[in-house]
Amino acid sequence: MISTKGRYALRVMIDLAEHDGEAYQPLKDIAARQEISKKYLEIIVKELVEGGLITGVSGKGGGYRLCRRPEEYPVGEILERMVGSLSAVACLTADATPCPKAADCQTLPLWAEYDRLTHDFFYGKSLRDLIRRD
Amino acid sequence: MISTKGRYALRVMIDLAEHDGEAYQPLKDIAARQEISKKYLEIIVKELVEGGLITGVSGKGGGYRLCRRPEEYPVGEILERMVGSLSAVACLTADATPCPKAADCQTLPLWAEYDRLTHDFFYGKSLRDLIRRD
DNA sequence: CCATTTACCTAGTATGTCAATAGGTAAAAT
DNA sequence: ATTTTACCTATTGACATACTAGGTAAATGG
Repeated sequence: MISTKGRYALRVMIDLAEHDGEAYQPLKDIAARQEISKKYLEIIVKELVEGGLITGVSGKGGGYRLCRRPEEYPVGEILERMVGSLSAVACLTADATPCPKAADCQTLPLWAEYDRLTHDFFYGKSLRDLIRRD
Repeated sequence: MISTKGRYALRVMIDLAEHDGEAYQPLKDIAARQEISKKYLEIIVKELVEGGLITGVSGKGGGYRLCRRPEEYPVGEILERMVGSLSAVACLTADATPCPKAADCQTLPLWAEYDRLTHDFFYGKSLRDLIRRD
């Protein structure tokens, strides 16, 4: 399940994409528009900044903005950054200790195939595809 | 993420499918073959019985067995029974309270599309497809 | 009938993650 | 200098997960 953190992060990114090219967006405004607690969003945008997905600037006139064009953000990258891994099972996570039974595991191929499907789906969509067109 | 419970349940089902047509399989044997705690498996098979997926018989010579042919078990049905829902987000779960913002949610279509993909993938595979062919 | 083997039942527990809050400090502009 | 903003550290409550413990009921074989 995609956690609230992942979903909120995506909404923040969409919000920023819709204000692409404009001034820095203060978190207060984003929180108000998205109706999400600003305090909680702080945690989220922090990770987005650390992941090199957005830029933050302090002080008056500051806020956040994208550092690429919307079409250059695969949705998968955003989610992966927030939830750690899009993998359906722990044994296929990047930091997983290799399973000794992997060689004759009867379910592993299933999970692997599903993971590919998931990866292709979320990396096949960009922020641009999610923006509201008025 | 598919929980341990879901993954173990699938392995139990595969195990039973591989002994389809044979005697009832005692949980002790299944646990030994799968190298999973018998105590924990009790919880899992209980739900499988309640879900009408397998049959259990007490006493000597008892154990568990499938109550359909392997090809009649969609993997999705097994997982859904164990993890509650295959949905990626809470708002698309069957028992979710309807979201007032659903109508103009910019991410909902994405999750819905992913859910369809997931559903089709796991319901498109049966237990038969996972059995080891010697 | 009795002992054994099995399923089935109720309860508890440790651990961890999630979602969120609280209360600050640093940076930048007017 | 004051305001506005990002940024930092810590803590909390709730919940789910992954188990374990210790029984009772049912069915069979001897």
